[in-house]
Amino acid sequence: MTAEQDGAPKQQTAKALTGLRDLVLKGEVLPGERLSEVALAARLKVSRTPLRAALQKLEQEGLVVMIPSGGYAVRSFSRQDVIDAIELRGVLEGTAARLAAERGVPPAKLKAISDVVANLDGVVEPGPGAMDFGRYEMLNERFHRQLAALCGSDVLSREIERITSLPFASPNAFVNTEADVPAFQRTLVVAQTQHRAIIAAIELREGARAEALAREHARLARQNLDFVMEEQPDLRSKVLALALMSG
Amino acid sequence: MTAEQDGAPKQQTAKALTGLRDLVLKGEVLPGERLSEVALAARLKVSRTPLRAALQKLEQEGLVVMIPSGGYAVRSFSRQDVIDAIELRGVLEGTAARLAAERGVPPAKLKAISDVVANLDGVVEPGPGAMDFGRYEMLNERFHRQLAALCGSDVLSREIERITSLPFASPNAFVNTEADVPAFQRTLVVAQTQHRAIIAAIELREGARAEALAREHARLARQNLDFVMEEQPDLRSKVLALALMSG
DNA sequence: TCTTGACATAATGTATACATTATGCACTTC
DNA sequence: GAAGTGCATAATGTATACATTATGTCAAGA
Repeated sequence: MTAEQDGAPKQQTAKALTGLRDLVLKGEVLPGERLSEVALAARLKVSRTPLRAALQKLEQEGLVVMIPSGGYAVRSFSRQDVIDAIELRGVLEGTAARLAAERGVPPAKLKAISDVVANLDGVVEPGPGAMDFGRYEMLNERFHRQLAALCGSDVLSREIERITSLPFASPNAFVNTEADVPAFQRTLVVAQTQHRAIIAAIELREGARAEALAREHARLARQNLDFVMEEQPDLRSKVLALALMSG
Repeated sequence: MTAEQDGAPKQQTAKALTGLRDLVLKGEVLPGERLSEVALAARLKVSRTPLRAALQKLEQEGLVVMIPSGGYAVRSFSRQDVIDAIELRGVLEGTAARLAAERGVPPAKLKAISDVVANLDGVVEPGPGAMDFGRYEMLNERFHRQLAALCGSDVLSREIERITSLPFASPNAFVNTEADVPAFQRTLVVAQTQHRAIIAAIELREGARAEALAREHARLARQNLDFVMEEQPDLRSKVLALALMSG
C-alpha cells in the first residue's frame, strides 16, 4: 500500500486544506513562524504532496506567504490591512450592485434575494425571545453571496469570493460579537435597512445609489472594528476573525 | 541523478510557469481542451511536480480551470468576461486613486509617478519620426504599477496585480494594436491626458474625481475592444491578448 | 442500429526517495 | 571578546513509483 489507507484518494488535499486553515484561524500556528511541512503533514495525517497543494491554495487566499528562502509562513495582518480588506469588499460589492442595477437582473434572481431579505426581517424584528444570531449569519451570508452573483459576472463574483475568504473581511466577521454586546444588536437593524435599500435601488435601476449603499454597508464592519479596538479591547478575543491581526 | 541536471533546483516551477503561460497565450493549447500533465511535463522539460505547481498558480491567475473529474483545462473567456475584467480593473485602479487622494501620498512616491507621466509626454508628443510604442508600453506599465501602489495598501495592490495578470485586462493590452491603426494613436493622447488628470486630482486630494477618471481611463480599453470586434474584426488576430476570447 | 455493459488504457492523485540549499552551532582567528 | 568561517543537520524542491479513478473502445444484446 503506497497510496492512502483511510480517506478517498482525491480528498487528501481537501483534508489538508481545511485542517491547515483551522490551525491558522485558531491561532495554533503563530503569524511569522515558518510552517514545517513534515511536521504539518504528520499532524494532519497527510503526505507532503497534498499539504503543499493546500499551502499554495492558502497563499492564494492570502492566509500564508512564501518565504524568499523557501517555505511558507503565516501571514500577519496589520490593522490597516484589515481596514483595506473591508474597504475593498465594499468597493467590490458596490460594483456588483451597480452592475446589477445598470444591466438589469432576471426576475428569478431578484425574487430569490428579495426572499432572503424578507426572511432577514423576521430575524431582526424585535419579537419575543432572543435574536437568532445563527440564523442571521446564515441568511446574511446568503444575501451577500447572491448579491455577488446578481449581475451574472463570473469575473466579479470570483473576486468577491476571494476577498471574502479573508475571515475579517467576511460579511459575518463581527456578527458573533454582536450577540454579546446589546449596543451592537441595533447595528443589525441598520444593516438590514441597507440590505433592503440596496435591492430597492437595483430594482429601480439606480446604479450610483446601489453602489454607494453597498459601500456604506461594508463600512459597518469597519465601525465594529473601530469599536472593538478603541472602546472595548477586551472584546477582541471574542472576534475570531481578528486572531490574525497583529498590533 | 534523481534531481534535475540543468536548471537550478528551485526554479523548475518558474520554468514551468512561464513556459505554460506562453503555451496558453500563444494559443498552442486550445481553450476547453484537457491539459495532459505528462505531455506538458515532457514538452516543458520539467517533472510533473513543478508542472502541477504551475498549473495551480495559473488557476489562481484565472487562465486555467479545474475539471471536476480531475485535471485542468484552458479557460475560455467570453466577450462579456473580457468586458467585466476591464471594468473591474477600472474599479480597482479607481479605488487606488481615490484612496491615494483621501489618505495622502508621500512626496517621493508622487514625484516618481509624476516623472513617469512627464516621460510619457515625451513619447506621445508629436515629434519627428514614428512614435515609440515599445517605450510607451514600458512607461504605461510603470505608471499603472505605481498607481496601484500609491496608497500603500498591499491588499489593494495585490488585487490589482491579480486582475491585471489577465492579458486582456492589462493596461497595455491594446497598445500593440494601436501601432498599426493611425486612428488609435490619438487615443494614446487621450490616455496621457487622463494620466495627468488622475495625478493632478490625487495631488489636490479630490478623491471622487480621481476615482472617476481612473474608471474612465480603463474604459478606453473597452472602446478599443469594441472597435476591434465590431469595426475591424480582421485586426483581432493582431491583439495577442484576445487569443483567449471565444466568440 | 442504438444502447448498455465490461474491460483495457491512460491520466490524475498520492506517497516517498533523493539532491540541493538554507540554517544553526561550534571552532578558530583577529 | 567578537566576528567570521566551516561543518553538520534539517528542511525545501524535485523526481518518480504506485494506486485509484476516469475515459474510450469494443462487443453483446435488444
